[in-house]
Parts: sequence; structure tokens; C-alpha cells
Amino acid sequence: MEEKMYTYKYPHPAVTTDCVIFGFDGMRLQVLLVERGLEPCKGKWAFPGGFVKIDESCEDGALRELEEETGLTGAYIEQFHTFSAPDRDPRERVITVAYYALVRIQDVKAGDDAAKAEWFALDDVPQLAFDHEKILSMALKRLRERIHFEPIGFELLPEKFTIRQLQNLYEAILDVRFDRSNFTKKMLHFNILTQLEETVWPTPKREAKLYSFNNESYNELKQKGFRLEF
Amino acid sequence: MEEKMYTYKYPHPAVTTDCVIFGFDGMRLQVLLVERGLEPCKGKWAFPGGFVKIDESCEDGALRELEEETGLTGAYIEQFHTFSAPDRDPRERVITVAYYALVRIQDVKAGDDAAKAEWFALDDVPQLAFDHEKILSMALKRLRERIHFEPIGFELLPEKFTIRQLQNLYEAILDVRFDRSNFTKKMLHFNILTQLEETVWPTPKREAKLYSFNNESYNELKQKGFRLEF
DNA sequence: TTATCTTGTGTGAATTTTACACCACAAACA
DNA sequence: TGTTTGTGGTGTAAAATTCACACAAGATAA
Repeated sequence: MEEKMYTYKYPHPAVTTDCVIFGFDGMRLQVLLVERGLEPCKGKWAFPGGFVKIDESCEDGALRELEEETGLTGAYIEQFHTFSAPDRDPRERVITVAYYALVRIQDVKAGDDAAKAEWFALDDVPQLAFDHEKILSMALKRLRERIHFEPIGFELLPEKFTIRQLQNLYEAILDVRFDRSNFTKKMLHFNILTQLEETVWPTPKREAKLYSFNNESYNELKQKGFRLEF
Repeated sequence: MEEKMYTYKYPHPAVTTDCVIFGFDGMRLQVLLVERGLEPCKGKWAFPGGFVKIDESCEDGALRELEEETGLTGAYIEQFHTFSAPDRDPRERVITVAYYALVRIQDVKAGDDAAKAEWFALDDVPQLAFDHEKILSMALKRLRERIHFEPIGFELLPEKFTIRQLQNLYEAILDVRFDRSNFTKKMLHFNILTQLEETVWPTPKREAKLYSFNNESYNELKQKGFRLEF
């Protein structure tokens, strides 16, 4: 490591990004955590993250961290809050710009990274490092708000999915229960799903129709000033 | 100015806050801008803002800037986005955490600050400095989203207001038109307004009932898992 | 076969939204 | 003084949507 130093007239905080990576296993919403190998908070779990390079935007930094951790490029991420309590990191003043990512669990390559990474269902999240509990709860809050206006849920499902899976996802995110029939009608009414062929997916009691998200139809609707309102 | 310098092993960006201050004049949504007296972007208008001190949170910094500019303490502010393009400030790498504030125009003391400050209606906003156009459009987007879930509009109105003023405000923020009768019914149905006595307010054609926002009722409703859905 | 679980579809009642209509009142005007 | 005009308050009926079920069919397991 070179010994070059950077000097400023006024104190500057360090800036990091942290990325709450959401996945969906078919029934429950999950987050990807890494176990900290160094002090402080050694042994506790935390969201992947790291310092923002001086010539990259925070978004690029978050995407870089996401790729390092999951192998995914160009995933869906969204900035949701910046955490800046002066004492949130004991080492030095660190401000973190937090993003959440929506990924398909099955696309994430197993943790061949040095750091031990693991998926946790929301109910089973262990104690987290720093202020990451606060980060998680804010991420959830924002995800729940956002899903009312944009069809972000599809980022979490495989290309082809059944209406039931979609309903499970909405129920998991919003922590509510919908009537099966009414959910189907409402969803199909938006006309943003393309019906495909059929197959027996997760619990093969009876064949279920498969659908895919129709981005073109959605953009048309959005053009006309449309609101999802789920 | 002392000659003390601060050194770090890695380059650190500077961190500022910018505050989009919204007000409402009874008909149109306004923003408070200050004219830049120094290069870069000298002569252009910008949102009030400044560097975050090393021992204060960004929110505290934004509140401090807000008070310096308007004299208001403890106003309603909300963080909405952090802007971090590497070249957004030509001087050095500056990351800005942006807030919007909702204030009552009539409570803002005239610009006795050194900087020239002025209210602009949204349609009349001049060319802005740096990436502040982007900041404004993001602020608006977020304000419009937020107003569907929380009764933030009341922060912009005087203590006592008529239903019509409230409707004007919603129409100004969302840029839509509501039916007068239906708007009234819907609003009263939420039971978060307290009816007061009467008076002739802005255009005294006929006496209009005055209302105030009832925070207690609102908190009760929120407790029961209620959604505003406007 | 029968019981059970699941998907797909239908239906009617309850509720909400929407688009108007009507009247009252006060100021402006001829 | 009588008429017009703009605003506030209330009512109402049709349309649309939500909500709570019902029921049939396919598939599996005992």
C-alpha cells in the first residue's frame, strides 16, 4: 500500500454504500448478509458495502459491491436513504448511502467470495452490525411504499411465474393476505402480464398457468398516466 | 482562518446538504431559491445548502441551513435523495444529501440574510446552478409520492384553513383537478380535520368554514393501520 | 374410489367513486 | 333595487370497484 496521503482544509467524512439485497424463495422475503471478519462488530452480520471511490458515483459503487457479492451485473437497485449519525461507526466519521437491490435468488452464484454470505428470511435475521437494523427497517418501509406505484416485484420472480407466486410475493412484502380470486382479477386487469404455456411448478397439485411480465404493455400504460395502486 | 489541515489515507469527498424549501401561496406551489454570489455558477439560483459539520448529522445540517435562511426552527424536513455524480461540482468531489422542507410562507421572515433569497412558483423557476434542476425534479417526484400516504400537506397551510385551500394545495402538488364536492366528502371522511368557527378568508364571497388538522385523530387512525390513499 | 389440495372462474351484495344538480349567500353591477 | 356571478354546502343516482364466498376441474395420495 502506498503511503500517499490526502489533505483537506476542513474535515471530510468517509462515504460508503451499503446494499440491502432482497430475494424471494417462493414463500418468504430474504436478505443476503455477510459475516464480518474484522473488528468492529466482528462476528456480527451486515449488508455488503464498501467505500465509494473518488471517481465513481454512489450508484456505481453499490453496483460494484453487488456484483462482487452476487456475480450479478446490472441488477435493479434503488437508493433509499443516507445514514449519517456522527457516531454510527466507531472508527471514523462514516456516512453511508444505502441502496436496496432486487435479485432472483436462483441467479446468485454461491458465495465463492472470501466473505461468508448467507440468505436470511426476514423473520430470522440475526443481530446486525452498526446501525444496520435501522437500515433494514428503512429499506423495508421504502420497498413497501414503492411497490404500490411500480411493478418492482417482478424483479424478484423468475422469468416465468404463476399468479400464485406473484400473490405470495405481494403478501410477503406487504405482510397482508389477499383473496385469491380478487388478486387474480386485479392483476390481470392491469394487462401487464403475458400468458405463456403451462406447467407444474412448486407444489404440483394442479397445472398452473405461467405468465411473464410484459414490459411494453406496462410502458404504454405508464405513458397514459396510469397508476398501479396495489 | 486557521491553517490546520486534515489528512486521510484515502481520498474523501466533501459532503453537503441542499434543502428544497416548498411553500404554498394559496394557489401555487413555490420554492425558495438563493442567488449565488460566488463562482462557480455565479448569478444562477440554487437551493440553500452547505457543508455538513464533522459532528452533526446531515439532518441537523439541513435544519441548520434552513434556519439560517428562513428563521424557522424545527420545520418539517425529509431526506429524499443523495446526489453523487463525480463531476457535479467543478471544484472538488462533492456529494450532497438533499432534503425537502415544507414551511408556511407567511412564517418565513423576509430575507434579512446577506444572500438574496426569493420565492418562485414552480412554473417560473429560473435556470438553476449545478445539478439543482435534477434535485428539484426528484424532490417533486418524492413529494407527490409521499402525499398519498401521509398528511404532509398541512405543513404548508396556515393553522386554520378552508377546505377549498386544502383542495387548491392538493391540486397544485399533484397537478390534477378534483370535484369540489367529492374532495370535501373524502377529506371529511378521514376524520382528521377539526371544524372551527367561520370567517371570510382569501376571496370573501361567502363565509367558509375553517378547519385545523387534528393530529390526535390522525395518530389514532395510523395506529389502526390506516392508509390515506389520496 | 374417495378424500383432499390446488387452480381457475363466477356471482351477487356491499361499498366507494364519480358526475352532476340544487340551493344559499354575499359581493358586484346596472 | 333587482340581477348576475362566484363561491360554499349538501344531496343523489349511476357506475365502478371491492369483498366474501361458491363451485367445478385437475391432480395426487391413501
